[in-house]
Amino acid sequence: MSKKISTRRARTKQRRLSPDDRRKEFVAKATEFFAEEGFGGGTRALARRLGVTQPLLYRYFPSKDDLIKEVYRTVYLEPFGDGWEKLLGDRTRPLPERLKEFYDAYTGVIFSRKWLRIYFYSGLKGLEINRSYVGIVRDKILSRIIRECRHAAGLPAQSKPSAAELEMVWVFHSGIFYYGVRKFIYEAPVLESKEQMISDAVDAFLAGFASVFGAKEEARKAVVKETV
Amino acid sequence: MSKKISTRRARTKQRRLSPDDRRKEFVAKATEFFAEEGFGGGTRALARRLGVTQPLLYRYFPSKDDLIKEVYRTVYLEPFGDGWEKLLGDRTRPLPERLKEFYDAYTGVIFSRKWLRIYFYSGLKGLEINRSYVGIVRDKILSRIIRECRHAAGLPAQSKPSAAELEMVWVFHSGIFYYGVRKFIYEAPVLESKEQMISDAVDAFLAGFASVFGAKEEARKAVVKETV
DNA sequence: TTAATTAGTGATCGGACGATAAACAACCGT
DNA sequence: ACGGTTGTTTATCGTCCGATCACTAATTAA
Repeated sequence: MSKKISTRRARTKQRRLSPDDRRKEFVAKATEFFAEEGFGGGTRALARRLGVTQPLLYRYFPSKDDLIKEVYRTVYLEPFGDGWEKLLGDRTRPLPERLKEFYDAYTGVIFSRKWLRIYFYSGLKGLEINRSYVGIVRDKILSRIIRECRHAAGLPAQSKPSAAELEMVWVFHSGIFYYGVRKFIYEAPVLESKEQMISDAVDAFLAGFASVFGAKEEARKAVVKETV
Repeated sequence: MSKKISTRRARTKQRRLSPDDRRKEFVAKATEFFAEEGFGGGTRALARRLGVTQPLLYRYFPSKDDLIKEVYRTVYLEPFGDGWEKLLGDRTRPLPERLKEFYDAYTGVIFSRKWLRIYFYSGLKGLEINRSYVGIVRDKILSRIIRECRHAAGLPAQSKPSAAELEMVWVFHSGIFYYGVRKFIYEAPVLESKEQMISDAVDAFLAGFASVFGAKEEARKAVVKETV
């Protein structure tokens, strides 16, 4: 049980990976481990899963907290490329198509047991990185979606989305997001076809957005202004 | 620091509550404690917050786990009255009004830091009680909403909602739910008026539901059946 | 081959944890 | 006033945790 043959370099009796690869392997496996056990999981259990002894972790990471910070980094920084903003803003294609393609891609990255659990564990800790992630989603994705919706609905372009618009897009976005939560965290039965879920959600959202903000929006805004 | 005057029975120097009240007080305070610290929080810190010593907890609860189970029960069983089903099904009132009133009431119960955090901590543990809660929401609330939507849209009544309908209502429901998560767990800025958020979400949902399932639904169902 | 360097292990420390037992203090019926 | 009952504390046990140190084994450079 204590002797394992090396995965690579099979000729030597003892395994020996390059320091950098070893580090990355540790972080990757630690991510899976903490996703399952939570960040209260012990370093001994983690080391056992890595096939090494516990003190070795402290050669690669000064403390458990530092290891956890690296886990955060890999999880949170993994998904965001800049391709998504361009995709959403490509007005040569119809908006429903862009939204569906974006959410197919976005959920393809974040809909996994690992990602979602780490996300919630860190969220419950109230970590800075979690809040900044929420801010990025709002500024890079949701604001862009609103701009495109306004354009598609023939509404005048505004630099800043209104709070009500932003909230509505949050509700839409969160609804899709929670499909993954139900599937991978609650392990509840969900509609088999993620694509259909997204497609329906996008269609319903666009119809709803037009219905709420299309005609009466200007009137309501005026009313709100009067009351202030 | 170790001597506190009794909250009731002020004439005696030492506090002494009835055993049942004491128990309830412990469970209530423990709920707040675990909501903040997670269930990994220590019994010593909990006892300190209660103003008693740690072994006393073990006179009222056989183990920490039993205490936690009582916390679950109070949190999960607190909200559900049967008034909500009746409210949703009251066809003498317009559906948007019913939905808005229901979600105002429902979120009035679950939108608190305490409730939401306990909910997610137990969800991440994969507890039975959490899954059964999700099942209750689906069967008692979402199914009912679908029935009312079908009726309001003039669609034929069906005994069971389709998977796609159910999913769409889940997305709607989750969108509203996540408003509370953003506010109380991420502590992110949200639209000040919860009522407006709900109102917009309901209006958008109903417009979207009609648009997706209103006219073309029968046609799409036929297509799906052909491909199966 | 050998010396220096690096990767990995065994043993262990102080502290926090859940839980228990025995001593003590407050209450109640008599 | 008193003795039994019950609520509460003090002291402690065994275990697990994060972290450190001294040591061995593997690798590299000369």
